[in-house]
Amino acid sequence: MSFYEEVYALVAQIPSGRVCAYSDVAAALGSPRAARQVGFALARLPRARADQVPWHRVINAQGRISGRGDLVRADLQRALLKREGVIFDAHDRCDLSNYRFVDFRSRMN
DNA sequence: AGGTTGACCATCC
DNA sequence: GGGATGGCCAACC
Repeated sequence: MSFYEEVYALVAQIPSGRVCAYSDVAAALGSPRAARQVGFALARLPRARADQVPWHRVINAQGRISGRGDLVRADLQRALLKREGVIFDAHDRCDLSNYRFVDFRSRMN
């Protein structure tokens, strides 16, 4: 299983209304410093799989939606999270201490 | 095989 | 607190 596929498998575990940081996913994979690769993996997620992999629930360590790349994507991401009940403050930040999901099933066989 | 490319992060002014 | 910097590592030429 490639690194990208492992990223997708972990992100698929994040429940609605919760978020996690790129670095959290990387840590759960056993590569705590591969946060950038997690971001890149999600950027290359095939559209056909977007309904199985909740890519929008992964944000940065500051609790913000990444503004890199496509701004259209960022708007969609914000809308999807709002629909799930994730609240962003006046600085476009959400409270990670409330929403952060870390309880990944440690690994699939 | 080496250089480039990032939806990142911690650290330092 | 915000910008700059350097490190990071898998994928893709």
